[in-house]
Amino acid sequence: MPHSKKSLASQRLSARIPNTLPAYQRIQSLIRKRIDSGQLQPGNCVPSERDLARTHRVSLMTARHALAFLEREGLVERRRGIGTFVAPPKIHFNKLMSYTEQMAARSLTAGAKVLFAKVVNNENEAAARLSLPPTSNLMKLERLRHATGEPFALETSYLDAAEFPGLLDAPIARESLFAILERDYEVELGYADEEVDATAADPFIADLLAIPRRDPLLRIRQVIYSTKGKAIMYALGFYRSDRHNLVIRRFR
Amino acid sequence: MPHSKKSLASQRLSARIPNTLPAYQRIQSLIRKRIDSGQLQPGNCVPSERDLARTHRVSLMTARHALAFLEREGLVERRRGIGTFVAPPKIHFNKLMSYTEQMAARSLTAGAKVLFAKVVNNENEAAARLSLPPTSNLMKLERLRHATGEPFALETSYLDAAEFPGLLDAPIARESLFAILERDYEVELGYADEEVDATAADPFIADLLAIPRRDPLLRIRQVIYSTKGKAIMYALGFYRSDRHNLVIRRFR
DNA sequence: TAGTGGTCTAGACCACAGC
DNA sequence: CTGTGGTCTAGACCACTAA
Repeated sequence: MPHSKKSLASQRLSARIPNTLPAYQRIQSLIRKRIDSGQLQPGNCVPSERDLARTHRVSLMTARHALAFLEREGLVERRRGIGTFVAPPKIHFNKLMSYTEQMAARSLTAGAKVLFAKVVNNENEAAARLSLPPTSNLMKLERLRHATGEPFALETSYLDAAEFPGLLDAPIARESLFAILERDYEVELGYADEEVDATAADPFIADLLAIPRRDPLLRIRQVIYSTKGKAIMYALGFYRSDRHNLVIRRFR
Repeated sequence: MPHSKKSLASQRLSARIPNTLPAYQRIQSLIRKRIDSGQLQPGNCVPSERDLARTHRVSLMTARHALAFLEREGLVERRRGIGTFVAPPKIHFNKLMSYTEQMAARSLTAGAKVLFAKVVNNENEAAARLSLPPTSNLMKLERLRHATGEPFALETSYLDAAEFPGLLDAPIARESLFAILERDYEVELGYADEEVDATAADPFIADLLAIPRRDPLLRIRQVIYSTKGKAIMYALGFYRSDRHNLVIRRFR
């Protein structure tokens, strides 16, 4: 083969200066933008593999790769013999979100009253959940969540004190803990494993949440991991059952 | 190009008689078998793209396709510059399983006592969850789940009576409803959307589950869809909180 | 029949990891 | 350096759908 791929590749590279991104990712982001901007509505058809290959000057396989990834993300649906279409509403199932973010997603603003914020070293269960020695120094942060003046939930969070110096001085009452971790500590949150069960309100929690004793509560224990699989935070939450329900999607 | 791909393809086809499966799927299933049989342990390395291409007489892209799919399923991990490895334990998060299957996964056998099994036409909420008209004929199946002699949960399931004739005559007390649907009615179960909250046991349920009134219960409403997105079944379950906890994984 | 997505080839160059 | 996965080419044939 005379004029090798190399010449073609370097030709394209020299033509596009600020672009080290793979071609299929560029194509994806263009389509994503058209969807986000509303230019492409759910149900509308996305350019076919062959169209994309032609207009972006790439091979079929590359255009195909771009669409395959978008389909995997649930952004588009592909139908053999018909075409590729923008997928419907795009509801976020099984998304890891902070309480603040979840409220925001429902157009509510969540406040938080800090009940406790100190370093402790005698919480061995929390330490174990974080894969730390039993008497490790842990940041313990207890917050009462409320919205529209009503108390909604009690959340207690634990983090390795050695990993997040100064965290207790951050504006934890106002801002999302997730946002602080991601912005100020450059943590890449990856996923969380959660255990959910039901429990009855003990007198202490009942008082805080302004509900009768023994009322049912949703209890969620959550270990949050970084993208690299390191345990970042353990959170134990009690949620008023009349104000919360968990929505999840399971796959076969 | 003289000897077209066609000749190559038909050559391979004639050599392998019982095989209409795409090459990349054959490669996948071979690797899967080696993992399932324990021949490949977690951490072991899987043959490289180039190895697979050579031994299976396919191109690199095809071998690559096979590995990419296995990675997406979480069966293997790929590390650039190093190789492809069998992924660790393989815990099933967010997997849609019947109660029977969940118990089996914990090496327990679940029994079920059928409390009610008839066609009804006045359950408009259930009909709505199944996207059917309010007074549709629905199969209603109420079962008390138990294990080791103890009652564990109360589950009520609804299905479109028109879609599953004869279902009420199946061995619903012994066998998994999922198994019956998949085997006898050739339904391809796809996913389920679930709403989880906590509630207090009313006198009726408390009696059935042999727990004090007002004890907390986990309540799960579940709409199960086929792979094509059609609502197949609506299930409402109450689970003793001292015997159940839900495990889920969320991603950022 | 024309157009779509699904599979596949026989290579190529790149970035990266380990020796 | 070699070997790995990641990206990419310039086509091909197939199965499917709709006009």
